[in-house]
Amino acid sequence: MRPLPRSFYTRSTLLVAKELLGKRIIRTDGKQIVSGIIVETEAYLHNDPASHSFNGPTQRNSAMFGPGGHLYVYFTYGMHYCANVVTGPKGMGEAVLIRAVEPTEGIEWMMQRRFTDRTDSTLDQKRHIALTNGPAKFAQAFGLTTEHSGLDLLNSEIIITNGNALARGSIVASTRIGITKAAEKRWRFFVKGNAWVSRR
DNA sequence: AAGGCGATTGCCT
DNA sequence: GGCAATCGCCTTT
Repeated sequence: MRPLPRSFYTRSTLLVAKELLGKRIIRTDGKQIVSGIIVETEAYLHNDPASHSFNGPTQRNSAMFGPGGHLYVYFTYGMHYCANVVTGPKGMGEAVLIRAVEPTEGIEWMMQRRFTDRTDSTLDQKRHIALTNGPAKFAQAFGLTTEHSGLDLLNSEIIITNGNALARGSIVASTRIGITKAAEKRWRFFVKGNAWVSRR
């Protein structure tokens, strides 16, 4: 599968946040391949008090100000990473947080990274969902850290391709999770009924 | 140089 | 449902 073109990403961030649902994100790292279908996203805009870019470029958020189609990964709460897709033209400072994916390939690798009790190789329904049903869980399952921030989604070990076509009416919009500023904006989008969505 | 805090998660009650 | 864990970044002295 070919990576989505640059033109996919350099459009309206709210549009890209919705259209990323159903797409496939793939990390190919040496012998490892892990992939999943994106089922939950959040948009962060340039004039958005909840966005890391709101106060302008800094060392931490610099990838957000690059051209669309790159990755922005940040570290938070002293222990978690979260991964974003940069959107819009260079200098814009907008991105889409990937909040959840449905695992499709490399589940064994995801289990190794996510679960400390690695001797327990069982994967019941609960553990299966817990692999990637949250932004930091997804980042951990895929092994994404700040070292991957700035990677080009058109030409790197991480790409996004066409995935599943979504049925009409299957996208739900809601308020974003875990923020205090601009909390009323309904800029979170998810696939209705998907088991990997972090919250209902 | 110091302090507050966060786009979260998992464990405990 | 409540809360601790844990630390880099940014703002303020």
